[in-house]
Amino acid sequence: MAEHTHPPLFLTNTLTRKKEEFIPLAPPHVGLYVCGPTVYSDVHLGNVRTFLSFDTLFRWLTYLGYKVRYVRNITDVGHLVGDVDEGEDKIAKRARLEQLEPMEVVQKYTNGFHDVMRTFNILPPSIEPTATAHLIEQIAMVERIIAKGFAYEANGSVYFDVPAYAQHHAYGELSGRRIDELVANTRDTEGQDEKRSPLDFALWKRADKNHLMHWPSPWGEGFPGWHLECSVMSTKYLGRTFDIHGGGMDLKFPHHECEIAQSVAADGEAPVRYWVHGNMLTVNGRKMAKSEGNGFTPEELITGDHKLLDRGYSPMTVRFFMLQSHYASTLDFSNEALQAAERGLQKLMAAWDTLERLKPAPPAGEAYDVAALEKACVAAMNDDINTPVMIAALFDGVRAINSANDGRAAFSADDLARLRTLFQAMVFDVLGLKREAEKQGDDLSHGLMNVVLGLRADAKAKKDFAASDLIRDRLAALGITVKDGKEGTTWERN
RNA sequence: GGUCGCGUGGCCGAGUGGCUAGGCACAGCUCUGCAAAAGCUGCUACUGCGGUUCGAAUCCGCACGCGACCUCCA
Repeated sequence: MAEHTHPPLFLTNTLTRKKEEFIPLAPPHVGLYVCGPTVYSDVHLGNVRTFLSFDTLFRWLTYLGYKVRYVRNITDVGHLVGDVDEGEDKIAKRARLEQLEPMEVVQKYTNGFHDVMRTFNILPPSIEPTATAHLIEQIAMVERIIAKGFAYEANGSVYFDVPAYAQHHAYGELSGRRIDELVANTRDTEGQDEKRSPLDFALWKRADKNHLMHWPSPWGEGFPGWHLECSVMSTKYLGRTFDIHGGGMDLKFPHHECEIAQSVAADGEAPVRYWVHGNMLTVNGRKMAKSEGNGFTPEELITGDHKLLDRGYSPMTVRFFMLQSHYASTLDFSNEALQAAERGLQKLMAAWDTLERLKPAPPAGEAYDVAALEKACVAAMNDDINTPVMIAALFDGVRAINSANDGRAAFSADDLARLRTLFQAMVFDVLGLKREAEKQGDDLSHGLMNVVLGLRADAKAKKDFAASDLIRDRLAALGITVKDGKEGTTWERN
């Protein structure tokens, strides 16, 4: 845990497509930026996966002892709709539909987003800046880019001059694109006439009369281009060059490519040292996306009220399900997989309960190697945040715990303490899992259960199994499972 | 069409030159008055065809299948 003593962390850097040792610019500080949501509608499960992936990275960096400044923005400006430049602002469109003020829409879905993050135990970032609060900085950045000769104004809009930039810098290095190929593949869309090249992208857009969200600028009333805010807010809070920038795969091009170009054009420095991209959640092999209509909201997932869902799944089941795959792989959603995750999580949590009540005993035979388990967990996480492998290691510990509970093995007091610390750290702090229901109950229910189970124990002692089974069945009907163990009877709420 | 990636047992999903991941499901056994839980055992896979190698799921080539991005998208 202490810095300098942990083995190195490796992350897959999209820039090089290799696993690289992560070396922060200014340890023990680490700057992490993640592209946040656009708040014009409910987040769907795919969004949750990305934010969960970077939540795990954030938690792991913190575990390693780094002081992380985690910045995740809220896009509340609203960008163009469809593939036509003269489209309607997304947020404005939504506002008209719902008869709401644009900022009311923003507030509503921002609140909803925060609720969802809390539901899945995704930690809040250190700073959550909004695009609308950084218009001055965005305008200033556009001016710097113009001054450097990499942007031009046309009819109240400002465009980034990609060909001019590409003469001096590597445009497309992140996503592996080549300028000539990009040109060949450009679609003919309307509203391109203001651009000198079809590759050019908007830094600032003139607002037409229907556009609700607009601000004054040196080029007239308008709004910022959709790549700009991330460049501005990441470098404002983390520095012109910072450690890690994360986001979903689908943002690699053009969004992240444009971010690099803007920062280099404006300030002459590559903004990001490690680009990390999370992969998509799929349904029947296809990307879950708003535009596909194959996504569902977290609420639907929990209630099970959706045609894709057999039934509801708890937030922690979903979290565990997602953590059982690597962040850089696609993960296919299915009811079967969710149900498997549910059982697995149950087993893991039950083992934690057992671990808490386990008493030390002189180990008969070979002692379980807690140090090796700890090493395996750390190694897995340091290997590009390999949560599935870490979880596999944890289940090795689960078996040891259950064996000890059955009296087949034992832990020394030291090992027991160490194992508890390890499970606490990995299960709760790093994986971010948590108790979903009060399994143990309060003092009153504890007392009541002691009375009831005491009566049942008496019945059993008299071999009055009809009575003891009746008690067990009645409790089961209340959702309480009774388990007769070697050390007496335990119970838990389902 | 271009760029990138993927194809692993009944399901999900790691691994990525030799050392059977793990979870779920299934079967048998142990424990138990019975159950539940747990433990043990079994099920041993890598799309196809070539090639490199002492040895390939892992590297190379080809084929087939699938996906992502190229347009707002996490």
